[in-house]
Amino acid sequence: MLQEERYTYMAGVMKALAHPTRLFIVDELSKGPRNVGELTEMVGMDMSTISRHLSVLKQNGIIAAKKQNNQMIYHLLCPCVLDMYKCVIKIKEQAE
Amino acid sequence: MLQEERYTYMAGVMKALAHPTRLFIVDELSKGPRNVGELTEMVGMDMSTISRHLSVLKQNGIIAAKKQNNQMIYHLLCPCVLDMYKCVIKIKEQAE
DNA sequence: TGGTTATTTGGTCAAATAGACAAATACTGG
DNA sequence: CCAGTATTTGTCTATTTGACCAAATAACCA
Repeated sequence: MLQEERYTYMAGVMKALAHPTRLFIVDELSKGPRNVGELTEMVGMDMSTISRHLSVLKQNGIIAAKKQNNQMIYHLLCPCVLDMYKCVIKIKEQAE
Repeated sequence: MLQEERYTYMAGVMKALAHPTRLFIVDELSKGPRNVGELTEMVGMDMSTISRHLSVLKQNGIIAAKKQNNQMIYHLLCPCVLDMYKCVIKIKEQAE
């Protein structure tokens, strides 16, 4: 199993995306920047939970944040993530 | 958070891919069909562990298997999975 | 400075995951 | 049918994850 390190890194990025709430956040950020409060309200969970999800996405290079006054504004870094969705849809179609 | 079911399904597929060993298996199957023993040898883990990983990939519509004599031959269903890798590489570049 | 709002972090708990080994199952060939 | 090979499944253990609440931190405004 060569290039093991590479697979581990890639798995980390995939894992960061592999959660319904985080997928929603990515989808939402693809429409434009949002702050933590906005996302929290949309998801309907504790703000600390959303903050942790955002942290996971940020650590894996999927999103980034800017501080604006006392708010954190998150934005999507790499819109190509959305292309992954298309592949997943294909897989779903094939699975049926 | 509309379409919650859709996000959960997609997260399941992503999660199936979000493991170094399973990424390796997908990569290997993209080169051609393999049986469990071959994959086990390449990965260097217990065969039961590999079998479980294959099961996860199969359940999520990523791979499929055919029985040939007393062997199970696994093959990749949707090569578009490999395109995801490209996006992950982009993310990696951006994260640095 | 003190109060208010926005966000993150620490602690805890239950559930999910990944690994190993042993046992069960399925198929082949004598 | 029996032995051998290939694969899957049951069980156990250790680790990770995701959720909540409460407390800490940061930035604004009066």
